[in-house]
Amino acid sequence: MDEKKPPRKRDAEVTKAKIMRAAQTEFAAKGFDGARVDAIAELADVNKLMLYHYFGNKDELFGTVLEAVFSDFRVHEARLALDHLPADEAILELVEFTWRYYLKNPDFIRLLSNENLLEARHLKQSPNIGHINTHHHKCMAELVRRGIEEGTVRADIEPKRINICIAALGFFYLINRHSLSVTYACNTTSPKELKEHLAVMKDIIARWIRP
Amino acid sequence: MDEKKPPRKRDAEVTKAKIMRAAQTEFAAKGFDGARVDAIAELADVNKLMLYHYFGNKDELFGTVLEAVFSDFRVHEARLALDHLPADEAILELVEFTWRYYLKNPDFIRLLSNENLLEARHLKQSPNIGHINTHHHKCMAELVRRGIEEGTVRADIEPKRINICIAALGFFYLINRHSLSVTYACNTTSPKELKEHLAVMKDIIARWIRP
DNA sequence: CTAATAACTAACCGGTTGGTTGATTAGAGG
DNA sequence: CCTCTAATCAACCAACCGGTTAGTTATTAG
Repeated sequence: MDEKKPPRKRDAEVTKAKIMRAAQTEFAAKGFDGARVDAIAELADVNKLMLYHYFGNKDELFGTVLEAVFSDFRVHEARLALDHLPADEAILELVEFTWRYYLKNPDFIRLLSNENLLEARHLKQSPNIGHINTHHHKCMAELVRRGIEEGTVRADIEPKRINICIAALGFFYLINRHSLSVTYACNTTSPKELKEHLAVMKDIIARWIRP
Repeated sequence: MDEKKPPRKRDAEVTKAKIMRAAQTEFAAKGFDGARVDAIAELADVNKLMLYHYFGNKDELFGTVLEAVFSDFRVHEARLALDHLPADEAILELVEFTWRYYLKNPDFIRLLSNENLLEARHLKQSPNIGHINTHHHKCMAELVRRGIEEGTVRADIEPKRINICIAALGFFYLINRHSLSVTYACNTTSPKELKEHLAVMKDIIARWIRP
């Protein structure tokens, strides 16, 4: 797997990677039904057949992209060094990480939002999705356990719900910022508003988990 | 406007209503790009041209449906009798109302989620959207004002943010329940889980707004 | 009754879409 | 140098899709 890689004009891995990148961009921008296979091929600078050759069809390509993007999120989350922090502070650190990741990776929330409108039909077929999330589950469970021990976290909240609510507060704000801007006649995407929303999220979670 | 209505075989209002209902169903089920104009016409049991005759094109039809659905949400919200409740309890009543409305009207959250993936391009063109939301804004502003007076609500939270976070906690959970079920290997839509999430939302908001 | 108009219809159109065919070529192993 | 396989391509296709044309019928005002 790790042998020498002489530069090849025909390189399956490079072609696959180009298709994945182009597909991520197109799917995130236009949604599954709005995305055009021809547009992906052109953006990837690859013949359209390559896309069917390596990924089967439009659905499988979407599923592969989604899994990759989801996995990347969890990989970054797993890299956080939370052990040296008090558990309650570590949870707030997770709030901040999640928020920053969403902000830096707008494709992620758009692809996931799209997938949910499709009732997660691609994720449901992914055999890796369980493994991708194992650390995510263990991490919060351990933080809550330690937080109870340290006396800074309530014992009557399921770890799962903390994860969901952290995601909810950040994800909803960013994915719906366009209609929020219209509804509340403000610029939800200005640095000031973004900063304030992060502060609000941390405040909400902090007060919620406190015993 | 309110003259006698003899039963007509050709009735513009009935036809428009049939198209609106069919369009709401199709757009909510398939999304804007996934929805088919022919399917809407067939579901409405109406010739396709009627749809272009009364609504212009697919985009305008979507915009009209979205505005109607959004308006209905605000109309129901405005009907709540909150004046006789203490302000903090009234806010929790709003949490419960929002949750129940989302649950009863799955089309609403799907259409709105779709619209946001389209960057709210239809809502941005609606001249009525401001008027539709006026009561919504005034209602929470008044509750917070009264809550501060009654000593049950913090003075350092903008009313707008309470509305946004109430929406966030409920909307995210329901619209993303399919990927949440996969991620957390549970049935997010079971009556038990739904009931527990409502309790969690109320707990979160209650602790957040308390001085 | 009649003319004007609003409600409605069938058939059609040009461009697009996901997916395929059949052939060509570069590179690795022997 | 030769062969076999995997990588690549141009051209193509049938179904579909949003939107239109040209014309018919019901309703009603006068």
